Amino acid sequence: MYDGGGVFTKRNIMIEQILHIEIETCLLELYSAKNQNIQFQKTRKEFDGDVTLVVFPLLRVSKKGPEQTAQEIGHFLKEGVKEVCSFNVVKGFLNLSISSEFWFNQFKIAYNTEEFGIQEAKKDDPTYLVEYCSPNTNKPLHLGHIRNNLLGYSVSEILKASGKNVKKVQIINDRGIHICKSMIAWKKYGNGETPETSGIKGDHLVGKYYVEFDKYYKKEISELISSGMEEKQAEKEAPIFIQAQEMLRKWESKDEETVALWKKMNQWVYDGFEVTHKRLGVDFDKNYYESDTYLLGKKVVEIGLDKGVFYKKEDGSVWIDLSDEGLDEKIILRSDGTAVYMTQDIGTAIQRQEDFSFSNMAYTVGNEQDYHFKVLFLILDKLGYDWAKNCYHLSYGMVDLPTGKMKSREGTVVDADDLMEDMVQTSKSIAKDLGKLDGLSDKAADDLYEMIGLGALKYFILKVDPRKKMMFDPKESIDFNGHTGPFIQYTFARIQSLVSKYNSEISDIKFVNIKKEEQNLIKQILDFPSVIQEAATNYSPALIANYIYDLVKGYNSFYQNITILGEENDELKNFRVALSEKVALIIKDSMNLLGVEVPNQM
RNA sequence: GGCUCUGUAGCUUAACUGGAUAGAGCACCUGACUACGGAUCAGGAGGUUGGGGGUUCGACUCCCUCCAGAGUCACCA
Repeated sequence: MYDGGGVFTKRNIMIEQILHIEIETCLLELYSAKNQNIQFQKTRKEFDGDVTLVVFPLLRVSKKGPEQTAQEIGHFLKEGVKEVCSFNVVKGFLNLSISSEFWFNQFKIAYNTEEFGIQEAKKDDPTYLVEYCSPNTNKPLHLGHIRNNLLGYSVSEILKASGKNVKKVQIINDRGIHICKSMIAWKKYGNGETPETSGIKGDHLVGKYYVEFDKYYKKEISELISSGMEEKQAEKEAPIFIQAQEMLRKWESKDEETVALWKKMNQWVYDGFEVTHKRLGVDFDKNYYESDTYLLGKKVVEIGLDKGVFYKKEDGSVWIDLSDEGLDEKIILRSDGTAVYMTQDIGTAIQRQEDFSFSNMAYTVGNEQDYHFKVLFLILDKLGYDWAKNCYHLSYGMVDLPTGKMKSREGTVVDADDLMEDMVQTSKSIAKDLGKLDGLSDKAADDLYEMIGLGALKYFILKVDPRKKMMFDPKESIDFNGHTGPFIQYTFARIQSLVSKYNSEISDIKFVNIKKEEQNLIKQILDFPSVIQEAATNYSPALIANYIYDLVKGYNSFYQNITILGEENDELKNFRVALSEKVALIIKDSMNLLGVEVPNQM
C-alpha cells in the first residue's frame, strides 16, 4: 500500500515540514521529549488560522492540560518561527496563523514551476504494471467495463504523475467456450454476414451471435424437455451446445478451419474494441492473450510441486492447501492436465515479471473476484516471489442502475458505445440551447460536445471511491449543475476567457497584500502535489476528482467576490490573473489525470 | 451455513485513515448581473453516520453483537 522509498508523502506541504522541525525543538526544550507524534491538520474554516496542531497526543510529555500545553507551544512558535504570526487555542487544538508573505512566496514558486505537482519518472524509478479492461471476445463492452477502463487508465496516469514508470496491460480472454458459442451460431445462421456487409461494428456483430446462440440453445432445450427429457440432461444434450463444445475441441487440436474462423471473428471484435477504446481515450502498452498464456501455468505447477507448495491427488489433479491461512483447498491443475484460471494467472504474472521486471502490479478487476486475488497473491508469495507482496487488487464495486441491476441475459445492459453516444448527444443539445458557441466551426463544436459528454461520464464515475458500488443514473450524470465534470470544465473555460482579456503579459509577480480568499486559494494550490501522491498510494482517482471540485469551488467564490480585471492597482491585477492562470493549469493537469479534457470555450 | 465487502440528509456522495459543530451536490425555499461568461455566487432548511454495547481525552473510522444488502465458497472464468 505504501511505496518502498519510505517517503512520508502524506500532507507534506512545505509549512508542515518547517513546523514539524520547530515543534521537535520546542518539545525538547519545554518537556525534554523526543520522537513524539506530531499531528497536523488544516484549520477548519470556522476558526482563525492556517495550520492546526493537535496537542492531545502531547499531553503525556507535557503533563499539563490541553489548553496550557497548546498555549506554551503556541508562544514558543510565535517567538521563534518567523512564518508563525499568531495563534489561538480551542480546546486541544492549537491554530497557527502563517504569514501571508509565506503563502505569497510559495505561490510564486509554484507559479514558476512548470507542471507543478507532477513528478517525472526517471529510468531507475520503480515500474508499475496496471492491468485493466481484460475483456472477453464474445460481446461488446458495457457500463461495467467503462468503470474498469476509466479506473485503470486514470490510476496509471496518476502513478505516472507521482513519479513511477507505468505500463498498461490487459489480458484478453480470446479462447474458450464463450467465443465458440458465437462462432457456431454465426456458422449456422450467419449467412456469411460480416461487419462490412451488415454495417454492424465488429464486436457488436459477434455479440449478436452470442445472443443468437442463447436463443437457439433455449429453444432446443425446451424441445428436448417437451419430448420427455430431464432439464439437466437437455442442457447437456442440446445439439447446438454439443456443437460448440466440439468446436472448442477442434480449436484446441488446432483444426485449420476452426482456427481461421476464430481468428476472423476475434479480429472483428478487436477492431470494434479499438474504436471503443479510442473514443473512451484509453490505451495499452502491451496485450496478453489467453490463447498464448493458458499453457504458461504448467511450468509453474512443476516448480510448485518441487517446492512442496502444491500436492498431487491420486487422479492427477494438483492442489494447494490454504487452510492454515483460513482459506480452503484450491485446484491448480485439472486431472486431465488442463489449466484453470488460477494456473493461467500465476503463469501470466511470472511472464510479466520477466517482461518488465516490475516492482508493483495492480489488477483492475471487479470485487466479485476478491477471493481469487487473495489466493493468487498468497500462492505467488508461497512460491517465493518477493514481488508478490507488491501486487494489488484494484477492486471496484458494481455499477447499478436506477432501474435495477445490469444483467446481460435480461437485456438490461448499458452498452458502452451507446452510452458514450448518448452523453455526447445530450451535451450537444444542452450546449445548443445555451447558445454560447457562436463562431465555432462545425468540427470544433463537435469536438466540444465530445469533450463535454465524455467529461460528464468520466467525472461522474471516477469521483466515487472505487471500492464502493455506485449508482449510475444517466439522467443525473448529464445534469450539468453541481458536482460534475462540465461544472469544472466551465470554470476552466471561463478562466481562459479571462486571461485572454488581460491585455498585458503576466509580469514578474510582485508582493501584494493578499486577501483571505486569495490565501485560501493559494493553500489549495499548494496541496496539489500531496494529493497526487496520496491518490497514487491509494490507487484512487476519486481523491483527485474531489480535490479538483474543491479547488474549483474555491476559485469560483474568489472570482465572484473579487474584481480581477477591474482592479486598478496593476500589481494586484497582475497577481490575480496569475493566480487564475495557475488554477486553470492545475484544473487541466488534474482533469487529464482522470482522462478528461478541458475546453477553452463552452 | 463459512468467509469477505457495503450501509452516512428524500436521492447521489465527502470526511486528511482516531480529532473540533459529520462536509458537499441534486431536489426544495430566499437573495445577487450599470465587474471579468448566471453552466455562477451568497444564504436557509434537511443527520441518533443501520440498531445496541465496548475501547478513550475524543469514534462515521477500531473491537463485539445483532439487522439489511451484495459478493464468494466448483476439475467456471
